[in-house]
Amino acid sequence: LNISGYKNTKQRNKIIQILQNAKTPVTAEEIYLQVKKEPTSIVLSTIYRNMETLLKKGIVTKTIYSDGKSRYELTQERHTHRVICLKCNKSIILEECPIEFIEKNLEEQDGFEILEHKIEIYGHCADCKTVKN
Amino acid sequence: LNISGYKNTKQRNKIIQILQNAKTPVTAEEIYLQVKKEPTSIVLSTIYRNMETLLKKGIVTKTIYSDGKSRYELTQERHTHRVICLKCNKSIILEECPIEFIEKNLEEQDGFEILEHKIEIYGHCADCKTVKN
DNA sequence: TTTCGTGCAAAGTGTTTGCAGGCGA
DNA sequence: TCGCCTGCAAACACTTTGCACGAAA
Repeated sequence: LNISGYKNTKQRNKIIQILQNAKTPVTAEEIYLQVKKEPTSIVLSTIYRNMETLLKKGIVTKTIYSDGKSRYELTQERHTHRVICLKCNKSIILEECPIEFIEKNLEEQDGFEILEHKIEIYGHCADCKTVKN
Repeated sequence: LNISGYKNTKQRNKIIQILQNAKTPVTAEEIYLQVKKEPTSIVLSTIYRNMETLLKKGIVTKTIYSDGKSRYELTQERHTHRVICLKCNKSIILEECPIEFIEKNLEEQDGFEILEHKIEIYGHCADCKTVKN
């Protein structure tokens, strides 16, 4: 999992382990709180720096949610899209990717070179739908 | 344009005017810089507060871009999707909206209530494609 | 040993808030 | 007049950076 010139530290491995267990993208702070209890605590700046490193290596993917916080997840084999609950931020993975239809036109007609795309659908998940406020 | 219990100030009108002339969503700071030169200067906090007010009224729409900054635009009649250049942040409006296909499944199978969705496609526009770095 | 990684503290950046005075209705 | 709106300054929240020490290769 961890090759290519970078070092293999406790902190880095712990972070990757947390990302592996996460069912949904997590914030730096969520990672921080999760290790805080354990003897192996990690400082926030270390988490951010590792995220940057892992981003460069393509191991993690970063998305800024509508609350303004960056969330990180392990990069998926096939790129995915998520449906995100506005209340609890839980997410569902979308199987379909409708972008392919659009890409061709965009590249041919507008000369736009597509590098990445994000689909974010917001709403209330089944759990939160019933909760008031 | 401006009814419903709120007051009609120079600052607010100026902001709306700037949004009307903008071809692309703008940041609070961009608005600030644009009025700074003129005799009618507006402070950043006023811009943010007005954005919040206009958001509540549904007059403007806010999107957080991948640089972490919020950008504002007048709410479009029909909801739109944009293709955003990673270098200059210029954007192209997408005519198609492929989400309808997905929505039905999501609501029926997962019980997810969809409230909004964003499609953001990032890449390099025709201008920036040729520029190095 | 050399280099990269970490902790700690401080600084940055974008955004929000408290307060007193001012303008619009 | 009354209440919302503004400017100014300070506070916030998330993220980044500088520096010296510590750990991995």
